[in-house]
Amino acid sequence: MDPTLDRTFAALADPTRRAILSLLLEDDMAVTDVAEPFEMSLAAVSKHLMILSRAGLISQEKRGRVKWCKLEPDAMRAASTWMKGFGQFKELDFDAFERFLEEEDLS
Amino acid sequence: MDPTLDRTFAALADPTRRAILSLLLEDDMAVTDVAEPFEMSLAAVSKHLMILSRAGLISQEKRGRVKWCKLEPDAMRAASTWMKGFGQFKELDFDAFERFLEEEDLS
DNA sequence: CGCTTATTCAACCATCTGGTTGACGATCCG
DNA sequence: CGGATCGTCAACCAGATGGTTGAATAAGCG
Repeated sequence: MDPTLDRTFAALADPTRRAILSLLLEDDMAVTDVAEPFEMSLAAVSKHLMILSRAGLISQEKRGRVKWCKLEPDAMRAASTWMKGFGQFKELDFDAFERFLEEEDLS
Repeated sequence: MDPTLDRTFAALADPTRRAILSLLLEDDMAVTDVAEPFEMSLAAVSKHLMILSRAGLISQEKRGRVKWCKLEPDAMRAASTWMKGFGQFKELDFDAFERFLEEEDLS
C-alpha cells in the first residue's frame, strides 16, 4: 500500500532509467550530460529524471542554469528491504513475515 | 537491457501484485482463492497472475479444473541481485560495477 | 447428460507511459 | 543588450495498464 514503493519499482522497470542510475553512480551530473549517451530527446530524458526524482531514487538541485542530478540510495534501500524481507521468511515463519510487513509498512 | 528485469520490476510496482506474492508466500493457492481477499473481479486477479507469471515471479500449473499458483524466487532474486550489486559498488569501484553489470547482463 | 465450479477470453473504457516537436523562461557570457 | 545554452512545458501520439462485464471453455459431480 506504500505509494513510494509503487513509484520506486515502477521507476526501476525502465532500462533507460536503470542506465541513468548507473551513470549517476559514477558521479553527480547535469541533465544535459545525463542525456548525452541516449538516443532520445533531452525532453524525454528530463521526464525520466522527473520520474526517478518522484520515486525518491535521485534528487535534483539547480545551481545557476545547471540542474545537478544526484543518486539517493534510501528509496532503493526501501525496495531492497521489501525484497529481502520477502525472501528471508520463505518457508520459515509466515507470522513473522506478517509482523515484518506491518512494522515496515511496506505491504 | 534485460527484458525480464523490466517485467520483474514492473510486476512489483503494483500493490495488488505484491499482496498476491505475500499470499503465495504462505502456500500455493488456486486462482479463486488468491482472488478471494481482493475487492475486484476474478478476471482482474487472473490478469495480475498472468503478469506475475510472465515476470517469472510465479508459476502456474493446471491440475484438473484448478490452476495452482506457486511462488518462484529466481526472478525476485535476479532483481535483488541487480539492486545489491548497485549499492555494493557505490563510492567504491565504478569499473568493478561496470564489470558486474556486463557479467550479470543486468544493465 | 446437465448443473456447477474454475478460469480465461473478448470487448470496452479511462488513465498512464514513453516518446516526439516546438515554444518558452532562465541564466550565463561577450 | 543580445545571443547561446540549459532545461521544462504543452500539445500531441501510439501503445500499455488496470479495471469492468458478459460470454466461452473446461472439468468435476450427481
